Amino acid sequence: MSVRVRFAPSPTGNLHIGGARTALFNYLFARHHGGTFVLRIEDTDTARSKKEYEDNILQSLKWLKMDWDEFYRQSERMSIYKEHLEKLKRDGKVYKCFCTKAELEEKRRKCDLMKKPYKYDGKCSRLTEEELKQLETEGREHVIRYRIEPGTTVINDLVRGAITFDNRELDDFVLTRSDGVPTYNFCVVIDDALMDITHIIRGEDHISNTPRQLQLYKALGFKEPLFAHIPLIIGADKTKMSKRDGGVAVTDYSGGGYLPEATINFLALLGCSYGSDEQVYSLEELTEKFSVAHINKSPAVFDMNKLEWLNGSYIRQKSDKELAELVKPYLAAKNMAPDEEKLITVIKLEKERLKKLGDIVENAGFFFTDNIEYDKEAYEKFFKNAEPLKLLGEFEHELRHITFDKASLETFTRGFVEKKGLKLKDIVHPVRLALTGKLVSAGLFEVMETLGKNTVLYRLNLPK
RNA sequence: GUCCCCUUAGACUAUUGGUUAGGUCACCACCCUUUCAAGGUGGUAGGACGGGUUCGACUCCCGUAGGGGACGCCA
Repeated sequence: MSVRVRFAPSPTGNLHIGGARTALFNYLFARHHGGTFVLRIEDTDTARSKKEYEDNILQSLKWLKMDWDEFYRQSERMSIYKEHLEKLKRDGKVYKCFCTKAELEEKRRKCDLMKKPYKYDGKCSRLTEEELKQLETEGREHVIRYRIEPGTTVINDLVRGAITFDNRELDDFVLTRSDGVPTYNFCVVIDDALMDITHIIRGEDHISNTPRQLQLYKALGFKEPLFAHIPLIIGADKTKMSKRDGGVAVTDYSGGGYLPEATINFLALLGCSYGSDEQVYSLEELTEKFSVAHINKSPAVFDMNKLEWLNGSYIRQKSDKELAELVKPYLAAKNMAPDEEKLITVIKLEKERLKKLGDIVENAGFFFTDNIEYDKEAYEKFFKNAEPLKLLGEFEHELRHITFDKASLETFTRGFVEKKGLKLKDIVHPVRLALTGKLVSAGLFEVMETLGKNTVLYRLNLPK
């Protein structure tokens, strides 16, 4: 049978970067084996699920260029779950639980006080027939719970090997809520089985759910899939990724000037290796080299440094034209709309200096506005002194007669400082400051050429 | 607290009982150089700890410590 995997996010928030990685591993596994990648929206939590989040998830996956073959929504499959619930009822595997939320809360609180682990005590599983009838005729709200079988449950995990649970650790979990809507643990099993999912690749935060689900597979007579629980991504503080770590949603990265290629490449490197020392891989290469055997067991720290390095590396690989398009929105946000030709010229100069697309504004904004903001310290140093100011004036004066291409400009400037008995840097720094407002930029003569004579002369006069 | 999982440098990883423990990011130095980048060269830095098993352990086993995850009418 061919490989079928799924990514099953719940639309209760934007697509998390860790979720994207889970999706990626599933995607790579499916494509590697020529199998099927199913996207299933797990929206059974009607209170928290929102369409906008589903949209965000879909949009994020598309941005990362992960395409799916089949699409489902659990909210559209209610009758299927109901059917299987009936079977469990007939087989006496489930029971009605009339405990109220307040009661359960109280039980939990007591356990907490006694420092004992909370587990549903199974009170309603021991209801006499009379008590049950009584509660039913009263029309009391109830949930359906699954009656855990005694014994042990073993997960044969592709990443971790055998994981054994004593079923006494498990409690009778809820299959359907009081409003009749089935819960996660119930729906996943039915869907994964009915959708013929062969391999379940998901975060290790699901390990503790797995023994419950395994019981359901058995109770419903389904064939068990293979499991691969992948390590989580953690933040620099070694706990769950949080906003402090610089972005938790995929859209934080797409909007933050990261390229999808870099993001994918980076995520693929977390907790997995690809059989060589190479670090830069395209989606195609990842697909070819991916193997669950190469997935690590320990959580991986999200290292922003490496992401930025990769992003810069992918930016440098882009054609000038592509990059120009990518960078436009960031300029537009600052009301900069340069013409194509100039943009391309600037891109050529700035390309290898960009870590994120948005850096274009900080690095090269001066090309597109005469509104120069001088670096404060540098301003004090160069423009509050008579010496450099005088030099700047003389330089500007002689510059009027020079052809504005970088070679001529360099020849001229070198001659200029030589004549004065100065070093090249003595003129370069104040001129750069006058033209760009900063102490760092692309090569000065290229900057001058790109800015053009009028602008250069104009800006050289400003500090006076 | 209980259960489950994990442990090679600051970070990501290679190593599947015999290696001078390899690569990448970050960091440092040097080269290039008008600055910054990019690029090049070199460098600092690692098997958590304690016991076994073995001729030989990073690698296998046990314990300790540390870390992570789960403990919902969330997924």
